[in-house]
Amino acid sequence: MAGTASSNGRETLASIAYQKLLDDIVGGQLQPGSKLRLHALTERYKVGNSPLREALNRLSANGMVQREENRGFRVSPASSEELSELIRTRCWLEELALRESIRRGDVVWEERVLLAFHRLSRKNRLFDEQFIQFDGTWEDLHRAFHLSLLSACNSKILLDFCSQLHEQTLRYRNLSSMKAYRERHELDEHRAIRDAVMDRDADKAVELLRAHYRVTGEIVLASGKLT
Amino acid sequence: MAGTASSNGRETLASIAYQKLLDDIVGGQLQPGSKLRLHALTERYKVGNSPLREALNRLSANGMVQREENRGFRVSPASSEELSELIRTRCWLEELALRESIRRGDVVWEERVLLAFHRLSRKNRLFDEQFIQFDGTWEDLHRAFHLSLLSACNSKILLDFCSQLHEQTLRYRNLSSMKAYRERHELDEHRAIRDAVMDRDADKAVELLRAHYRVTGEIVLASGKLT
DNA sequence: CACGGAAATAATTTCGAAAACCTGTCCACC
DNA sequence: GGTGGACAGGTTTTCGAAATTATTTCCGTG
Repeated sequence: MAGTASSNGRETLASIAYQKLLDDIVGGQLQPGSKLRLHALTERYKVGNSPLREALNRLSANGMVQREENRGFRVSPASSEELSELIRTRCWLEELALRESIRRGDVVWEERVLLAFHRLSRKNRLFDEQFIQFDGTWEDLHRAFHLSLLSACNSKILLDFCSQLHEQTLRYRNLSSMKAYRERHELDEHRAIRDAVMDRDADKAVELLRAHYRVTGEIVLASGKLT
Repeated sequence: MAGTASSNGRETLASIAYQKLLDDIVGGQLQPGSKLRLHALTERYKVGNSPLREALNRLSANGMVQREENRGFRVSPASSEELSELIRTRCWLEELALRESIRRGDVVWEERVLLAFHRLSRKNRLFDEQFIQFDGTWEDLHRAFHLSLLSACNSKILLDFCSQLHEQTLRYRNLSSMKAYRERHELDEHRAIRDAVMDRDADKAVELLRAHYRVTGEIVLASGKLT
């Protein structure tokens, strides 16, 4: 995700806690708005007080948890208003990044996109054939594909922002359980986006991408699990 | 800045440290790339180990400091490449937010812009008349003016991103000492932007805003204090 | 019965020191 | 002369407990 973390030698407890917390928040194991009591978390993740607090402070800085002075932390609440705002903003920023990528992307970029799509689709087929569940790996490949599309925009900062928005919307998707839809249609949508990108058809690619996000958003909204 | 901090009762030591650190990094008292040794900082800010670490972790999540596992923190380095990227990205995002604000802003928004400009220009005149230095207050009013322009974009997320970029570029401006230029021209530029905005002339407002940022960037680049 | 305030409880925040880690130095050895 | 491995000093990271702050409970009063 965003932030700056050069993973050098051994990983630090704070970073482990950060990753686990992020996974559990994005994965929906920790409900939106729920209180994050330090003592409970130390037992849950088997890490001490200090590393946990450091992890929570990092998360509070990129909006995954809220912090109230002297009252601790809670998972950021989820609302349909925020989801709308999230999708709207994501469409804006990714349109920007995608147009810029298409405009200045080179052959290496094209190959990155192609490869990322290939890996994702291969994983998809495995699901179809073997009826195994979507797991973390699929999400990683999915994220990698979407970021590859934008990766030639020549602004790491913008990419980080898009990455943050991806993570936030992923949380909403996981809150509603929309796995069924994804198995059915998402692969086709991704392929269409890839094709438009490879054709350097910016208008079409942007339109497909925006539709991709809008549809996803509406399904989540329609699931009725948000206030 | 970004992040989520409901300031409720008494302020926490970690938040105080966060604010002071941010001020010193943005203000240039802490040199880009310099190592942030815990012991030195505890003496400098008169706070203990833990609150300091929490502050640093927050700052690492929004890019003001870098973190290397088991090797501590350092102020994010500053380079002309990053400044270019910063300005480029800022132009993109603020164009977006400004166009959206002009499109959907209501009367209340117009009044916010007008008021913010008034306060800023009043402060400017005080400087001219009394030869006192730019201080923190001016920066606050300046930030408030720029954010007011974008404040009707209907996306708090986008506003937070713009706010982050503002802070980052402010650091670069403070690294080079470009006070002279600002006293001379910036007020006129701000007035022109305000007028274009009040006329709802999006193209003109965007062009002025982008020029405003580009010129500022070039002055900083020309100051030759970056690698 | 509602209201307000003091004590008790529970949570967060902070401190001081121990543990783990990185870095450079010195010396034996090839 | 160069290499590598143990050692020493300094730094970061983590722990356990103390200090501080919020929350609940309980009781007397209006």
